[in-house]
Amino acid sequence: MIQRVRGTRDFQPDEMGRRRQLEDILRKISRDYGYREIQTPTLENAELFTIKSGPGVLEEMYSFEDKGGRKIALRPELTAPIIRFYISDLSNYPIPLKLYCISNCFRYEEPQSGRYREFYQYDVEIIGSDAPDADAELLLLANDLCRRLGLSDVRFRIGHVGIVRSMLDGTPVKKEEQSAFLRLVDKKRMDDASEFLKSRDVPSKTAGRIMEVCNTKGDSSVLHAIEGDAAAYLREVLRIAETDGAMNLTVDLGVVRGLDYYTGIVFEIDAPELGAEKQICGGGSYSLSPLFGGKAVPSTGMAFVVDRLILAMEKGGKAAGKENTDVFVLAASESQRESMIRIAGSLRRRGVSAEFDLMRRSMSKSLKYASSRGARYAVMVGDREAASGKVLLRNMESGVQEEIGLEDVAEELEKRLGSAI
RNA sequence: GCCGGGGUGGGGUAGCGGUAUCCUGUGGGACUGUGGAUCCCUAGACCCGGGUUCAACUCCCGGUCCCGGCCCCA
Repeated sequence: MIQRVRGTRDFQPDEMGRRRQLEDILRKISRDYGYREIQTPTLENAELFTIKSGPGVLEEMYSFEDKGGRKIALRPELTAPIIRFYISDLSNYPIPLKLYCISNCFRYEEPQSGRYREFYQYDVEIIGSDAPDADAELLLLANDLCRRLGLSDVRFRIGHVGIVRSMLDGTPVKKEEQSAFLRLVDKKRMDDASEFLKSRDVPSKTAGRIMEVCNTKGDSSVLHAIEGDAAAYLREVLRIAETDGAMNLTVDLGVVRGLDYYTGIVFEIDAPELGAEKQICGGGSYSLSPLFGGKAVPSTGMAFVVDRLILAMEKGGKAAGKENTDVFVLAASESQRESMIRIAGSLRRRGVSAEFDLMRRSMSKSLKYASSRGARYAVMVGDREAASGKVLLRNMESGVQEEIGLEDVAEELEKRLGSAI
């Protein structure tokens, strides 16, 4: 037997139905906020990702040489491809350009709970705005999304890379060393971070103040004590985001991200019930375009892991129904099969999903199958009824049956199923 | 890459150094024009490789995949 590739999944019909329902919600909310869907290739030049994240990511990507010797990678994320696309073809769109994308991504990592080698991201980007309103809108959308999905326990943690960076600017720590410090803070290695400052001859008073800020956590009031443009900007983002309802939001200035392209706010969303892989979303504002050879353009975006949203929904007890067929049509005799096919056809043309018997099975077996398919009605076409131009209509839930005109059955079912939905 | 726990029909399970139990599901039948009840029949499994042994599904080793965790998480 040939096995699945490690870390990949097959989705059975019921599961696929659930995933599609979630995607429908994602597309709906994106449209509600005025974002437009795009799609980029599964394959990209590996360079796109090594430029963004460093050569180290090659270790964690599916990459290979194609027959022309080009270095190719299966995309490990969606932001870099979107910005590449923006630079090549979308830069003349009116700004703000609001885009989203739901696609599979690939990472060569050890699979564990909520982590697969092929996974799905929902990525939202706002390109062209450097105002706090853009960052705030992402939070509004994310919060709204969690509510629509029925996720009761989600926690937003938000910071701003500029706050600590501007404090470092006044110290002997060189610009290019700042990221190394931020990486330590991001990984919560506070002792190492503190040691780092000491080793760079940062005065202990200043270093103490920096570490204090890195450990700052709480509601938006913790920002009052912090000076500078970055803190003011973050305050403004929070003010805008909270004008339309509450969100479970914590200011955590230890959320910083050590990568150079982050320019402003940075945030993460956790669903604690997911355990080790609890982060369902990460986002922030960044400047990637120049790295890829484009003009500098302010951008902010976020990416949800679709697979973890599904897990979180399931833990929250939100189950989705399976996809059923509305009507099953069967023939009681060989001579009625053509009539059966025509009835199914007229139902389908009216938008009523209908199946007919493909096995030439007995009525008993066909009804059993109809039942397993969750059909609400069965239409039975038999010689006795056909003689007077009728068919038997059976309500599969109640078992109630009635004769109904052959010509009227499709319209009647459309009416009944339409009003019941 | 590392650590721990696992792998028996499609799904869920029992079991033992002498090739396997039950439930459910599948297909057919009782049902000759009526489903989800019942009964009967049929098909269907010990992850792969090596070792120990007269004999391995069982014990040992390696691999692989799954589950969970570490590292990482763009």
